[in-house]
Amino acid sequence: MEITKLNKQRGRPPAFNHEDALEKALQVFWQRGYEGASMAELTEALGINRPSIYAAFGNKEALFRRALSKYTAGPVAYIADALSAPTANLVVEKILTQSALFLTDPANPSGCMMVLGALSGGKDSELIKQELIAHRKNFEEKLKQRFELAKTQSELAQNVDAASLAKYIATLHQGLSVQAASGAKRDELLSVVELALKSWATLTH
Amino acid sequence: MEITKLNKQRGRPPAFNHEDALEKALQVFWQRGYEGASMAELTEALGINRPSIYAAFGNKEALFRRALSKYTAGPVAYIADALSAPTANLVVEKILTQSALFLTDPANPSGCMMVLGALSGGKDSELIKQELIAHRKNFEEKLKQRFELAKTQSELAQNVDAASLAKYIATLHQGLSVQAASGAKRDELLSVVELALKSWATLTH
DNA sequence: CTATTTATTTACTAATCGGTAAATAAATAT
DNA sequence: ATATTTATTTACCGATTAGTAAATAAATAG
Repeated sequence: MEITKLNKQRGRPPAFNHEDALEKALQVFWQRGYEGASMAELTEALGINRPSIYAAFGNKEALFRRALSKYTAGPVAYIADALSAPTANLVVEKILTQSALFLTDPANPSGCMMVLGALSGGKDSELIKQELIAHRKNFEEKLKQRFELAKTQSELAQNVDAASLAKYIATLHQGLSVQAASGAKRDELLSVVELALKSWATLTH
Repeated sequence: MEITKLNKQRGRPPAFNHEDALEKALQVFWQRGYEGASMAELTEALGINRPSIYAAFGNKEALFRRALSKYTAGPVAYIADALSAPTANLVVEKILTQSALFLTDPANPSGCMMVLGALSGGKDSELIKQELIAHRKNFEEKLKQRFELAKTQSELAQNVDAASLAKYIATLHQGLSVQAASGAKRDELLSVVELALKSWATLTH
């Protein structure tokens, strides 16, 4: 009885599901970027009135951060998965191949929101821009740590620089995002990845 | 006498040099992107009143295109120069190495305006976005043609795909732009380029 | 001098930007 | 039934957006 009491909410029940709304906001931010997505377009996409968005999420910046969290936990979860592959070679292969597929998935806007979200912009988008930079840096750092581990396991030679290697893979990944956002086809990205993987062995020892 | 007559201009002489103004506009667009650069900021940077900008260049979109032309003819001329190097190997080496230097030149905003200008944005920036895509495509096309030439000269093996190879280099170049815009240092980009060049030979035969 | 031409400055516009105050509706608590 | 709580809707806010109309200034032409 007490449990059902606690479950009952006092006021008027919300008319929309927050997670569904975030999913729609994510799509808009993903396609338009932080600055390019107007509250008018977001309001229309979410199908709810503007004050309800502000009541639920705060402001545009907070809404973007929430959408970004959903992006990290959902569409981009394949990155964390790939990073846990058993060998560094497999990590690289999975990241690049799955990225080529993900970045050209017809169900999503083309390209990675971490790159397209706010590469440049006015002063108002500076904080978001820095946040996205930090996320990309974090990805690169995890790659670096994985490569350092591979060195201790003698999968990578001692003379390879894990930091440079990580930045090289991150650079390729970000380039693939630009390519996808420019309309590159899935097959084209896959052949770029094929070349990168073909030459990868040269860099590991 | 008739020549001096023709040289004299009828009305009030312009109070500013158009090329100087374009150079300042270029810096603003380069740093902020098309959408992120407001006419207010442009006006302040150019040091002239807004109606004079409109009288001289048309509108914001035309001003961006003029600034982009200046960018192509000036800062980015090293690309056309690199493309005319005697061998494909040298072309790639020059493009990647000089890009690492150019993209981190402290005299300029970090990154390439062709990438940062309008990767995403609202509906108003769609035309500019497409224009930048076309420019990047054009760069890639010239690379492809250069690689096809190298195949006829047996510098590249017959079984290499010039189109994929060109897209691979373009992808690296665009990734370097994202890295530079994210604060990557010159040495870091140079070590990424070093890895790309080290593995390049694997892809040429 | 006066007329003409061109460029400037001042002052302004309509539309859109992100954000909110106030009223209302729908639930539970007593 | 009445009070309280929460979420909604309606109507609005000041600031900023790109862009301009109208007046003025500075040159040449006659």
